[in-house]
Amino acid sequence: MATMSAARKRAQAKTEYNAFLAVCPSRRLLDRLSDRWVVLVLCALGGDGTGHPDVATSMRYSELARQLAGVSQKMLTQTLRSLERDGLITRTVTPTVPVTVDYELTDLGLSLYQTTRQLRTWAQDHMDDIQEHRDEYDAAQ
Amino acid sequence: MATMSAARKRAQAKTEYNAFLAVCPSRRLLDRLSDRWVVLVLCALGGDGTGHPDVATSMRYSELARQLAGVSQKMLTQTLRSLERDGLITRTVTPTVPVTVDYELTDLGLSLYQTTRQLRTWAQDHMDDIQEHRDEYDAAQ
DNA sequence: CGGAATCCTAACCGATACTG
DNA sequence: CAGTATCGGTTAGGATTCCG
Repeated sequence: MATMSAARKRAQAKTEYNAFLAVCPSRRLLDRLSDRWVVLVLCALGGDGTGHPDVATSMRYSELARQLAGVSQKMLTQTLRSLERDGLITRTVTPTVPVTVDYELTDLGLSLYQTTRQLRTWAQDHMDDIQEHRDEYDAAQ
Repeated sequence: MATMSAARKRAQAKTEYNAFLAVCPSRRLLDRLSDRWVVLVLCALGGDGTGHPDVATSMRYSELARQLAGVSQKMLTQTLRSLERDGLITRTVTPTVPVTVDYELTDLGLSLYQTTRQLRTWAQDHMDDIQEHRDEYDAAQ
């Protein structure tokens, strides 16, 4: 097959990646995405918790640190770097004194946010359900 | 408010849980769900990779171990136990010789699978995209 | 303010051996 | 087959200090 449309190539690539395989790049990507801080950072930048979800907001480093209660500087910076490297967020430095740094979702990041948002919502919506099952399970032991 | 319908209580509970708060139970739940093996086990039991997604299949321990390439016995067992405890999967022991153990998604697990499946699909669909951004980022350093 | 660099320990997790 | 139990290495990740 000499010529192949971009859409066709994409479709084939999809079938070639398989996250179940330990050696597949998509598996390593999935491992990175399956990270508590990645999920929470995307949710924060997606607008969760602001009262205006789905309106991608630009947030400063300190705002993120405040919203993600309990995150250390190290983990926050590390997570932000990896998300920037993967093209999921942009990092904008404004040379004020002191310096101001803003983070914002890219279109790619926004598309992933649609899923991470569901994950957070699911956890909050089914917390009671889960707790009941845990109590029941523990009582049976 | 002396009386409150179950639905009303549930609605209020939802607004009370906030996964951004370190002390919130839903935060710890989200942390547990943001785990590579949790995501992959749910995807496997949901039917991903069988060619018949969305048809929740019952799978034996050894089938799971085979499909989740690279998982150790310890992590697989540990993950399955926690999912069973949370009411996301059922564990069925058939007293053959040797014993046969089957795992299957509950309705609750199936509802979460709808999201973990998206996560896996997203990773596979955007792997090329991500890799391009990484190359670009690394080249700029 | 928004980091980088260092140190250090707690946990995760794999490997191995053993069991019903 | 489907685990459990134990040990040990690796690493995630927190606390602290310093910097542009």
